[in-house]
Amino acid sequence: MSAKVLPGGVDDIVTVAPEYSTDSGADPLWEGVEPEPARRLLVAGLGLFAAQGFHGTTTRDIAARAGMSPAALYVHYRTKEDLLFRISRIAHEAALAVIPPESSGAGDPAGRLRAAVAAFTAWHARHHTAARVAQYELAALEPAHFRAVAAVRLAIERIFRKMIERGVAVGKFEVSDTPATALAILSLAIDLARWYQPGSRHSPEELGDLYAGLALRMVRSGQ
Amino acid sequence: MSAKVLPGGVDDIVTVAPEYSTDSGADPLWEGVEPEPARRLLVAGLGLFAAQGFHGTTTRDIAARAGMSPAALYVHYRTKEDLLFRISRIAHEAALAVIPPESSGAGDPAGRLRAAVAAFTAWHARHHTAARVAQYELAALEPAHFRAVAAVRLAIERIFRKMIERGVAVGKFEVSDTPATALAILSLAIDLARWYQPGSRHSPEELGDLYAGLALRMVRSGQ
DNA sequence: GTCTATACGGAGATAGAC
DNA sequence: GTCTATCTCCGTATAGAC
Repeated sequence: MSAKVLPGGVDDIVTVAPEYSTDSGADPLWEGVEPEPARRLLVAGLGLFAAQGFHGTTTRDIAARAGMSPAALYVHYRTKEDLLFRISRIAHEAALAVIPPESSGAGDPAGRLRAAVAAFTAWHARHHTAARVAQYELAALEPAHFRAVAAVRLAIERIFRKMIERGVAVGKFEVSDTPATALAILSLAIDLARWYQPGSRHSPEELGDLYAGLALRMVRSGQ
Repeated sequence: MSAKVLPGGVDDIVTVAPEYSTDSGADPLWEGVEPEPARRLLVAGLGLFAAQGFHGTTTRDIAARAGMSPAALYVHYRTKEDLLFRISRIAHEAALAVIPPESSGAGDPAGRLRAAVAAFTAWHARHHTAARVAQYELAALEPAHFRAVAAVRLAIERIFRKMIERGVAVGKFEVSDTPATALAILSLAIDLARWYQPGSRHSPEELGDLYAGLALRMVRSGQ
């Protein structure tokens, strides 16, 4: 639970402890995972994958944390990798879904970028455990599963790039390199999965507002 | 070598492929690792840890890639974790060393921040393989080893925070939250370890300049 | 310092009873 | 659907010859 932090100011993050604090017992994110034992296994795997990585986690660990025997996992999932894939796909789709659609009223490029960055950032903080698995365990997915989540990742990337392109096109943003700036803004949010812990100084919403402000500065929008 | 990218524009990163391209055969970063077989093992481990993670890599993999028998590893390293620690420590210390010292002439806060971000970013792109292991395999370090690298991480974090504090103190920067802004700037560079590939559109130096510009905008410095 | 051979435990996954 | 028991292979690490 507690982050391993060196003696230092309370502001020192020291950027990720060996033990990783997990959340999400009854996260609505996993509501759709049925039946309940399957969900329990998934949430157990989620926490362990986030803390120790996919390869650092055994099926026995997962089953034990879910309060079941090792064999029970294979009733609900074909393989350990299949369990990872379910987590990764749900997380990716949820992260995509949280971005306000283009048609969401905000015709103003700055307003739209602000809303998107705030929402995407807050999601990554709130769901830092799921985000961590989604972002850092891609290499453990088998090829077909990787392709499925890569499609979602590409969609996210394009949405942010388009948002910046629009702002540039109408003269509201001023950037030297649109794709690179889009990636940089994504990096801000995604990197939360690496360092964010529930005990952090800011709530997910505060971080969303904060990073939205930084993103607007990056595209040199006064708003 | 080639990133697994979905059909799409050439700009699409799709953010990290299952196969991770490694670099560093004769990287000066590892010059100090002696004797030569120890270095070969270390570089082999580096590439595999970056691609598959520490737990996804076997000592047999490492030895084979170094052209040696599995037992040879234990002549040069106490354990597999010890090999990881050597990599992580060297990488952390090199990343710290690349940041221009406070006394480096640039009395101007904006100039100093620009130089630091450019150097730190370029380092993370150029040494993306080592950076990846350093950033994402911390949880595999045993406690004493973790503490050793955490001390370096803390030093880096403080340097960036101090730089921003100075600029704010003399009225050159305008930020709403100094520690959070420092972390955000670090995130830009660190996240390169996740997505950067040698085939990327920009050289490490170009990315350094680009991100330095973004960082200055984040602290609202015109320069 | 490097090898071959191997000890020993742990890993993913399955069989078959209840 | 869950369990206990187990198969089989693989992983880290060591022994001992050269």
